[in-house]
Amino acid sequence: MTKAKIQSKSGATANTKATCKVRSPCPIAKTLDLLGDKWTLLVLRDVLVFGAATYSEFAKSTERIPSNLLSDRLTRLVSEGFLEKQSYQTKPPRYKYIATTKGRAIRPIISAMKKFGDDNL
Amino acid sequence: MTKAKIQSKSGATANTKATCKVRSPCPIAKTLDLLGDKWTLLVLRDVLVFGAATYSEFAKSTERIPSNLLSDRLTRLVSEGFLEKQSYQTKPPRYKYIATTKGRAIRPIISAMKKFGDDNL
DNA sequence: GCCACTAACTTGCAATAATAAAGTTACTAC
DNA sequence: GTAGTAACTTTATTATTGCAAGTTAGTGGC
Repeated sequence: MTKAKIQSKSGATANTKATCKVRSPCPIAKTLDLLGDKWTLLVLRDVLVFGAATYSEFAKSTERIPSNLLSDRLTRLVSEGFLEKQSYQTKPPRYKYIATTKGRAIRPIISAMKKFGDDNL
Repeated sequence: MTKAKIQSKSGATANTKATCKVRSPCPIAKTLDLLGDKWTLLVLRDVLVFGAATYSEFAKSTERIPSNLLSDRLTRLVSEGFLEKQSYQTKPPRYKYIATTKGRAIRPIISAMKKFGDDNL
């Protein structure tokens, strides 16, 4: 060991917003509390539309999400039940993220956004 | 005039993000560039679902948007063609914001979010 | 005329989140 | 043992948000 810096695995970085705050009982507001930012839905798009599964596949996506935000959004999507993290290989440790039933349920939102964008932007 | 502080009408506050930046040609990403934050779609929801029209009606909404953000989002939605600002009375100056055709086009997105929220949250 | 009140905003500032760039860990292949 | 890749972290800087208070323009009461 050249550096001796074991350090806790759970060290969260700057981007760990309080996902527990509920603004209102409105289903639209509750949905926005989970997905209402610039990156979360793009990660879900990569999974559901483009078939991305690994960290590096998300990172290669055209919008170039910063690596710490990708890490944060993946962690969040897993903890909220949209994605599941699976280890598919241990000997280099490799992971893939797959959509859960709840994750696939946002597909209509993405479709609606795609149609809006195609028609109006 | 008790204070003599005319000051320019165009003084933009802190919240004036660069709405011109285009991350990618993807219609979903372009839609998120416009609507991808916690408040913009709620303002549009207030217009399209709850029939809100005036500044104070938006401000009274259950999620309690800060007034500077409401001001910023209304300005932005008007400048991007989602809403139109109409003066309906001059003698107290009063305004109402109404959805344009483009504004009404985001209705399917809101409906999809409502359904997702009702089914999953 | 003066005071209270409402609508529609602005301004200032601390707190929070986003961005960019560099660093880390755990391997494989040459 | 040097280079390279995947999957992350860390640090430092910049931008956005949230809150409180202030402003402008006008109405109604006394």
